[in-house]
Amino acid sequence: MNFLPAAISQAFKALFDIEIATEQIILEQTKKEFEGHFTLVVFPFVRQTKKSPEQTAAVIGEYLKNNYPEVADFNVIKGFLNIVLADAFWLNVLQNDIASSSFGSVSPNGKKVMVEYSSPNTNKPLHLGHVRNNLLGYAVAELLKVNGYEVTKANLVNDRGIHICKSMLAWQKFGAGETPQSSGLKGDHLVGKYYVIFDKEYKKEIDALKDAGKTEDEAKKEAPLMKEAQAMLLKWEEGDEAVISLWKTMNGWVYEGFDSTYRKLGVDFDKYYYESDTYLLGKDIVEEGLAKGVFFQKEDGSVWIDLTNDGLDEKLVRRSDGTSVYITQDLGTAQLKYDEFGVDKSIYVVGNEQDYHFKVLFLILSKLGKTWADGLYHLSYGMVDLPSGKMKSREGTVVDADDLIREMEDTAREKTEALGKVDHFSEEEKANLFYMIGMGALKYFLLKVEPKKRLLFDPKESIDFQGNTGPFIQYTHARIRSVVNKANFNEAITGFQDINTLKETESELIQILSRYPQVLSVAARDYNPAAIANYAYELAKSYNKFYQTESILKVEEENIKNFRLFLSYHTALTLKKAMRILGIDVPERM
RNA sequence: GGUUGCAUAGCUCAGCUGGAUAGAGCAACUGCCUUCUAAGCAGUAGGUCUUUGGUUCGAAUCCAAAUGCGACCA
Repeated sequence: MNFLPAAISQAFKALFDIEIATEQIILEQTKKEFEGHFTLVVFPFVRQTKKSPEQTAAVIGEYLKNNYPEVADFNVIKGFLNIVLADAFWLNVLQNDIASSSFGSVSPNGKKVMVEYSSPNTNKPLHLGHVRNNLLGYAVAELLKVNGYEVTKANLVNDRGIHICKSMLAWQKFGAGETPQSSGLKGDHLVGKYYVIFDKEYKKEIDALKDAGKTEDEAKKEAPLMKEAQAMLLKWEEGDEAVISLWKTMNGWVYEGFDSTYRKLGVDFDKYYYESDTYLLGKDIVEEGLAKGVFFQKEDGSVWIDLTNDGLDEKLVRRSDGTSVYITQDLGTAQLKYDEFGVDKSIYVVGNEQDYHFKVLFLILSKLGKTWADGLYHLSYGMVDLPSGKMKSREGTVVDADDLIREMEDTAREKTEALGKVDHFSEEEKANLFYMIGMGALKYFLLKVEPKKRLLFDPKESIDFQGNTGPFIQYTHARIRSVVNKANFNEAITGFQDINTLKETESELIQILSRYPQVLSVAARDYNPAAIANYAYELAKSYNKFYQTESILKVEEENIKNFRLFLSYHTALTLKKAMRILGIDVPERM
């Protein structure tokens, strides 16, 4: 779309007889204080041009102006060449690029990518940390889709292990047959409740044992409840019918609960993996590693890999009793994913507390000679902290996902009704709108921050609805749609060919619109949905400025009116597309 | 102890591969709704980009060290 790098390369050749590849010519947005659209910093080239920065910039500017009609003017300040493009150029960009049906998506690149996210434990309900994970995973998957990838969203459910047995045991002992139906509790919350009860009772036993003279460690090991839970896990692994049946029942409750939360969050999955199916995987990889001499065996029979040359430690991959460790099944699952889907890239959306784990995992696969190991990527994100510090489910300081969603809807209702603009909406319309706005606020709040940064959430200060927020962008969309609908505008109206000058707010808006494809590709490269969020905000802000300065429906000249409607229409469309990547819907009215 | 991430306005955050006088929002203060949706717009005020050194024509950005916060490994 932008002809400038090639033109400038041509200028260097014609004026100084030097070859500079177009890729080396980097143009920046001209800063607001200066006149111009793009800026070429000439410092890097003055050694070759053998002229001062000012002179170099001046002759290039002159050359461009004389040879390219799109270049309307230029100015030089120190070593900065500011290039002013003609209004006709921007109009052309709007009509040919921005208005094309393919704007904002890339044609398929034939590459497959798997995004694994969410990956919950089935012993307690989802909390705010999971919400960040889910939204991030979903957004990254959507981001890769519009960038031409074939995406499979996967969820690896941790549905077995001692923690599940704790819930099961507590329910058996203290549950008195309680079910989601009998208690009215959502399934995942019901199971979570018994996980907490286990912990409470377990602590009592520990205290009792300590009073009887045991040390803390001894007490933890010898507490009857813990012993029972471990016995239960063994029975589970042996396939004991009663245990398996209880496990199935309670997991069923949890999945019903999760599904409802996922639906509310608007996230989905193409493929589920369950650890109860995959926990034995990876054993053959251990054998493979031994055969290849990548792993080694210690005297007690345990199997290790030595990563000390890579700045890491020795890592256990199989215990001396022949059982697997956590990373063993991850090795196996990675292989399984590749075998099943033949993915070029595999992205793990997992919190940064597992940075080390994934480093080790990827390194082992690479040492085993798996060619696909290069395509593995750990999308590591920071924890969500409260003002009081880390969320701890045992201390009851977690922000529950379902509560949070409900609160967001309530807040959206309050704020919207206070403005009095939706009184004539039907109840159903209102409910949809409050949900859309509440979730818009929440999702934008969590996604506008770069993933690797930790996030502070203060439950006392509710999430904003003004300024750099989801509702602001939703509002801008609704505002545009209102105008466009009022004018019965349709896409085919382009009767403004005779327009040749633009207002400043108009050309600024077109410029920002024209950057969208580049924003998409950078965001995808960095796996960073925050870049999309910040772009959408910038676009909405720019539109509001335009909206406030120029009138649209009231202008008498039909061609200007049509042009402004056309511009408005495509702004709304781009806002909608960008927000959709973040999983945020935008309303027609609000 | 080792490894690793982060540090920008009172608060929450942008700042693309080094470029001009470091930008937004919230909070505070001033204006703008008989005109297309004021969840908006315009403006005022708010900064030693944690510190020190280095690389360079040029550093919030790259390198090194220190400090603080977090995570992981032991």
